[in-house]
Amino acid sequence: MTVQSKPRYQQLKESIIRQISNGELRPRDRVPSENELAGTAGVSRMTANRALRELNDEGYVERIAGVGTFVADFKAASHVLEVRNIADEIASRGHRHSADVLETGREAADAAIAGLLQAEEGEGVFHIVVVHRENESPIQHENRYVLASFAPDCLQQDFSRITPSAWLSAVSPLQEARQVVRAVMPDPVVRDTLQMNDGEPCLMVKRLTWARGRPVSFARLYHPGERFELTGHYAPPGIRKNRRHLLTKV
Amino acid sequence: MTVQSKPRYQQLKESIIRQISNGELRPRDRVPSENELAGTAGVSRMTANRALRELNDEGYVERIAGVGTFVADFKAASHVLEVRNIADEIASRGHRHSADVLETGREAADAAIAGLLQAEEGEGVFHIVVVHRENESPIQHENRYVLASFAPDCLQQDFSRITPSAWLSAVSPLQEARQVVRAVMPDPVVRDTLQMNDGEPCLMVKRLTWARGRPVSFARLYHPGERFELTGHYAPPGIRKNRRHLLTKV
DNA sequence: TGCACTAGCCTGTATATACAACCTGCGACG
DNA sequence: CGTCGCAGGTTGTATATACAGGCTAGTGCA
Repeated sequence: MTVQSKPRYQQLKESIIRQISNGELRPRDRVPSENELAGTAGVSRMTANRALRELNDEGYVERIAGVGTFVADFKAASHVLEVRNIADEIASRGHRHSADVLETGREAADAAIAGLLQAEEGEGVFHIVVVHRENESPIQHENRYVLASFAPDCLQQDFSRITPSAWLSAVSPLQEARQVVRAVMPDPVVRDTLQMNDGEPCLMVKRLTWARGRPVSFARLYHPGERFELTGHYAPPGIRKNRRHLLTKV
Repeated sequence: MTVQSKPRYQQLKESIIRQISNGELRPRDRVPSENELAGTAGVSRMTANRALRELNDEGYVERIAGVGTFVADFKAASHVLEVRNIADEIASRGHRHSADVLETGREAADAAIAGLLQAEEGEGVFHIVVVHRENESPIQHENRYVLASFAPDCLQQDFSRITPSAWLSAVSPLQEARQVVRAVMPDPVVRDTLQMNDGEPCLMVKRLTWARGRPVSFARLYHPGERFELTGHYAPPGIRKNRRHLLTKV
């Protein structure tokens, strides 16, 4: 019996989510069809349909009538995360993104970083500092720590071409994020890097992201107050969101 | 025929949403049961079930097994809006909220406000300025305009007891919100009101809210940078959110 | 070779049916 | 008079079945 009081469609969903988050099913992979699931899981097609339909509503998978069900591409997973990649944001404004890597290296986590990442003090972390520009104008100073064990080949990446955030979500789908937004005065280094005026405040975002069930990266993002704003749009669901078409062709 | 290619469960949902947003169904009202809907709408119970289940997932209604389906109380509608009332936020930190009304009155909308509210220039708007305190410490300077035709009895309210935002959503469920967050330096009036230090930046939120299908209120919210932060938490759905129990007893 | 068509799979929806679990109110029983 | 239990309504889930419509690959015909 195993006293699984959970409904079967829910068990099915969780099983598929598990396969996605541990990498058995990777973005754009095909998910078994309703009939296959019905057969292997021993449920009716309607139950499999409900599981897959809800996974679709929640953004985990993308369904195409007549074709099949595919793991959603989490790279642009604004649906699940509502946290957009700065490069995408700039691109969506029709502008050009560029980035300079100011610093990369491996460090031992100090107490503060270890605490945030739920790691031991002294554990290896990569430290990356990147400045992002929108049409040559610096718009974000990114100061990021990444758990070394999560992404060992981190330092081989060219973060002037792919943003750390986009690369991280390509390594493993990001599951969760916490962020805090504050208005602060920048320290001189950040101020100069962002070419800010004296007395101009910064919008600072501190963001901690989870993957594979644990925090894997922490970032402080500084933006010049006069050239940057965070926008939010809250609409009731139900009127189907325009979902980006993530899958080009399988 | 009316060429309604929309699925019937979707038509049902939209019909109920319409009844909620035009006031036919008010918060805590009972929504017809699945069997009643099946009868009146001429669909099967499963179809009615899907409509009500999705409305529940989307936060429009609250369902209680064995009892019935009820229109959700939008007053605390953080689910739909993700925009929390400052008083609730303070209360959830276990602190005490108080507010002082600095200014109330009726004005003719200038071009800027009229444009934002999609109204004619010169149309009547209420102008409210309130400062909110958390444990006596001023934490938000709210500068709000409300379309007079939306809420004629606006000036009768005591906004030191109920926040304008909470009152507005009690008048009519808020449907949509757009907000922009920026870091700015406060003007002297705001700085003094918020008892801020010289050179301390503000976190400014500009928020435009919709109800009954149109923008009804615009607010500029200033917060002291050193004493305020906006937090966000993005988790994948599917693991059911802890829905506040909105209905005490019917 | 090239094109049209179709078989076959897929999702999307709709229905009837069934049973479980939950809640309320009422009536019977002590 | 109080309390237990049950009847009946409600949601929640599961299944079998059916049909519509989208998409693809491959067959077969010109």
